[in-house]
Amino acid sequence: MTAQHQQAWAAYRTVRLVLDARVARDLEAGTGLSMPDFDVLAAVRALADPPAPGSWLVPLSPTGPRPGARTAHCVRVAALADRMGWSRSRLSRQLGRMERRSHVARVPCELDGRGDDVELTDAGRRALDGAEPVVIASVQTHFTGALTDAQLGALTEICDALTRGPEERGAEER
Amino acid sequence: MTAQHQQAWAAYRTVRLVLDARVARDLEAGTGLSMPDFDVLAAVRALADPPAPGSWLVPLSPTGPRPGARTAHCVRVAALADRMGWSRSRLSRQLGRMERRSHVARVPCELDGRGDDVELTDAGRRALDGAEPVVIASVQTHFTGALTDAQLGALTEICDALTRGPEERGAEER
DNA sequence: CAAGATTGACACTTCAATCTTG
DNA sequence: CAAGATTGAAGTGTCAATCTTG
Repeated sequence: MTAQHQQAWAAYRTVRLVLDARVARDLEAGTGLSMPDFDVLAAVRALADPPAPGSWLVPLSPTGPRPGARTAHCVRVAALADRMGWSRSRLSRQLGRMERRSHVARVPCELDGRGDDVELTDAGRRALDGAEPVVIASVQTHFTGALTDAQLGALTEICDALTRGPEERGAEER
Repeated sequence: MTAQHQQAWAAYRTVRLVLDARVARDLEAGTGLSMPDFDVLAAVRALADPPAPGSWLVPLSPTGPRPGARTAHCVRVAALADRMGWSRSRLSRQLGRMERRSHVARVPCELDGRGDDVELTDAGRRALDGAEPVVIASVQTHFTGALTDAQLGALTEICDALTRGPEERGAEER
């Protein structure tokens, strides 16, 4: 491992340490929401009511929408977890906390009695609407505002390559 | 916020989600250590016995070593926390868990009775020695191996710019 | 009082085990 | 039995309060 490689890894780890904390801090201070709260709110709305492609503010699992997702109006917990790249357990617990705060509701799914659908409550929708500009401003301040457009393009490419992972890199071999 | 900016943010958030999980998984499977375990072991050794400059495998807080660090042979908890960019509380709890597993020991500091020094136990040293090659291999697989040298250089620059943050970007204005 | 460090309460996350329905 | 989802136990992390020593 060359010094350059070590340096890159350390730089990545450091940014991961500080950048998320800054945005989470802005969000928490401005709205009382945590990042996981915001991610779930945004993902539920996006799945229930698909936006223009490419306009997700939240992390997107490399796996596309799952086969049986039945994305229209019926947001299954597993579909949501898969789309977000979260474990079911993680999402289940997060939904529990958010249900206590009345930001989401779980209603029994009519098409499959084994589980529930997730819905935004009115309070959840309001919280999301209020949080979006805060997140956008914070990302602008701490992320996009710190980089040139060229750097943003390069970073996107780099992140995509890393996300793809070693398995999917067989042939292209660098 | 342009589509390009949103895309970059989403790509970053996704990579943060999957990359750390992959390395943590390799480390856990190969050694039974968690990433925080490894980070603390490596940071304690690095502070107690400073290595060649630039060869930190663990995240490095932008703040340099603190004034009263007394880095030689006497690793104060606060100095360790500052150097790692961790809160004292976080480090205190992590040290508690690692002390239970006998990877570190807290001994009362002779020069200042208010606190303890942290030391690696023999088991801790062995664990660190065993873990280092595992981490290096994993980073090679999931990180450096996925990128060209040019990309690694660009990424380092980008991360450094992000870490610096908006406060320290006053004059250079882009 | 100020600094070093820990603790209580709570939020977040994972793994394996569990319960329920198809 | 297989899939959807939750839960128990333990690790991880934060904030504010606390305790102790300088």
